[in-house]
Amino acid sequence: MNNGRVTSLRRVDLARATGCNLETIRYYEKIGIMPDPPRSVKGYRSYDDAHVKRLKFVMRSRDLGFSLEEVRGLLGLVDEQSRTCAEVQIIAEDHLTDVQAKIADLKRIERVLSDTVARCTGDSAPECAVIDALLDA
Amino acid sequence: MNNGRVTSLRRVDLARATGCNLETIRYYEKIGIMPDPPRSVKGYRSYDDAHVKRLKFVMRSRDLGFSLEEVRGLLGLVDEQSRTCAEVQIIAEDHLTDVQAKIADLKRIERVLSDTVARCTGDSAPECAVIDALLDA
DNA sequence: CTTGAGCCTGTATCAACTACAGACCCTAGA
DNA sequence: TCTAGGGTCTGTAGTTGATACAGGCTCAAG
Repeated sequence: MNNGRVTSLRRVDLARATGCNLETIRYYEKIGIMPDPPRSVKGYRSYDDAHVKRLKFVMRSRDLGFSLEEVRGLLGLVDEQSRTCAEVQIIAEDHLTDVQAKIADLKRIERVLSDTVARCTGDSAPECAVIDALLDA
Repeated sequence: MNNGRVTSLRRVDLARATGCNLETIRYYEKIGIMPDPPRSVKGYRSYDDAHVKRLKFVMRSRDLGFSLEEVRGLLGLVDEQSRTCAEVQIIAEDHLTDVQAKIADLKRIERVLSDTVARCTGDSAPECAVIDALLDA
């Protein structure tokens, strides 16, 4: 047995194993987020478990809203222990601050929107509280 | 007196009157959000108060997170009373739902991030709770 | 008359993908 | 052996919402 290890995955297999879009894999390779994989004689990309693991890492980071540049930074530690926990912590804290600012922004928007929509009559008249608010704010 | 009405504004004047970026005005014209303004003999764009009002409307809508396509829909009412309050209400409510979904998403992200960062040692070791979380989630 | 600010156009750039065209290849089944 | 269908490769274009720049023209104040 091989403990489920796989030695050669096609691009579509990597996509299925990770849930990543097929084309995105090629894109990540182009911008250096994923390494250039070995190729078959005919030029076909050949992936293994390490690629699966790395791509999942990237996708989880993206899911948490890290930018690709931030992901690049995070991968530094994974790749070569070249970054310390302190450095990673700074990246994550900066990102956390961004996320909190976005939440505050959206909450403000939500308040304004729901207050305004609440004043809508909802009828077929051309007067509308939303439009008025946007015109006169 | 003219009650502060202005008959001819240059592009830079419209930008200053609204806070909009100079180039964005041309962009909005290109995509049909702003009308093609009258031109001087030499081809210079000439704006008036109606343009200021419309651009402010657009900017407030964008500030509330409406997409340009949604703004286009909202402008329908302003332009010709062609839309009813009920239609506008639907656009606004759909958008509100989007905003609420984004808030929920970001709150989830915030929770994960802050929990993870809290487990950081912050020292110069290459072990890191953030990286571990991203690798093993 | 010069200087500086503004105008015009078209095009390029950004993030982060996604999609397509056109050509090639590989494998399973009839 | 042939064929169908699914997969591969490359390069390039499109998406959203702007923003920036190049190269040339114009205008008004001093």
